[in-house]
Amino acid sequence: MKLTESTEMYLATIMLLEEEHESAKVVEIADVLRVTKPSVSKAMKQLLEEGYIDKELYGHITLTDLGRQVAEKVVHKRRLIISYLQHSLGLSREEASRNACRMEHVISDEMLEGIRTYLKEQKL
Amino acid sequence: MKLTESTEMYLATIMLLEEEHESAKVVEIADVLRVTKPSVSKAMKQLLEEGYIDKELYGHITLTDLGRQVAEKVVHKRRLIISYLQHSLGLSREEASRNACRMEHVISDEMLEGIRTYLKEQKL
DNA sequence: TGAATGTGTTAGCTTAAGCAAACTTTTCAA
DNA sequence: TTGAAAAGTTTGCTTAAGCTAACACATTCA
Repeated sequence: MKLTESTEMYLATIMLLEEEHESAKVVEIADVLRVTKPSVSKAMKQLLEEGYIDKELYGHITLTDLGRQVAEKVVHKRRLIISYLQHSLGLSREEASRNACRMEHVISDEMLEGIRTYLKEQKL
Repeated sequence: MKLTESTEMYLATIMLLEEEHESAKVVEIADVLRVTKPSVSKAMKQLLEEGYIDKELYGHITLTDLGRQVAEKVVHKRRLIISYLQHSLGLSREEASRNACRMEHVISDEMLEGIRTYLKEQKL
């Protein structure tokens, strides 16, 4: 319900890990986000309570429909931003990625719309 | 020393208020940043201790050289981002501003460099 | 199979940032 | 000049997010 920045990061990360092997593990998430396992564990507890993920004690993590819905949105936004930064500024994919991961939590819907049309115009 | 996001916001705001009338007041800052007076008061105490501002109890607020240095950088960054968003995405000044105020704390030096050259190329 | 390694969890602490309530100081206008 | 309104402060609480230390469970390979 809250959709804080860190919530979005966790959900997006889980989704990307799911794309690799159908579920995510605490260590993997910790590794990607560069936080400790306890931090992830705690966060997962919340996401579980709030209905964003499925998981049993010591079990693997998958997104619920709700969680997937949110993650989808974040990851999509991220990808648009990455393209935008690559093409308008000529940043490398990595640099664009790094910045997109932080910008995605912060830009307005209107700006996102702007990016969408920008990319459309450059036929991308 | 820390240069957190909120520190940057306070310093930039103080600088902009100084540009209007040589010093800033707690209420003004609270008003611009949409936080309460106690929040500002507390923050000012820290900024004072850390040497970013000059101020005596119940007195007006001005930036020290150190504080100005930081604020300068933030505001400059903000202005570059505003231009970039206006020209690359066609956002209104207000919308560009809103987004820039959040992006400024989050983009890399490399991206800022990208923006600089982008603006140079469009001769702005 | 069972000891070592790896993975997950819990408990409790820390920090940053905000808020409301209550108070003090300052300012201004009658 | 004085007293009400405005401005600033202090105190103490809340929340989010991380961390470490210590422990529990799981996996795996010798």
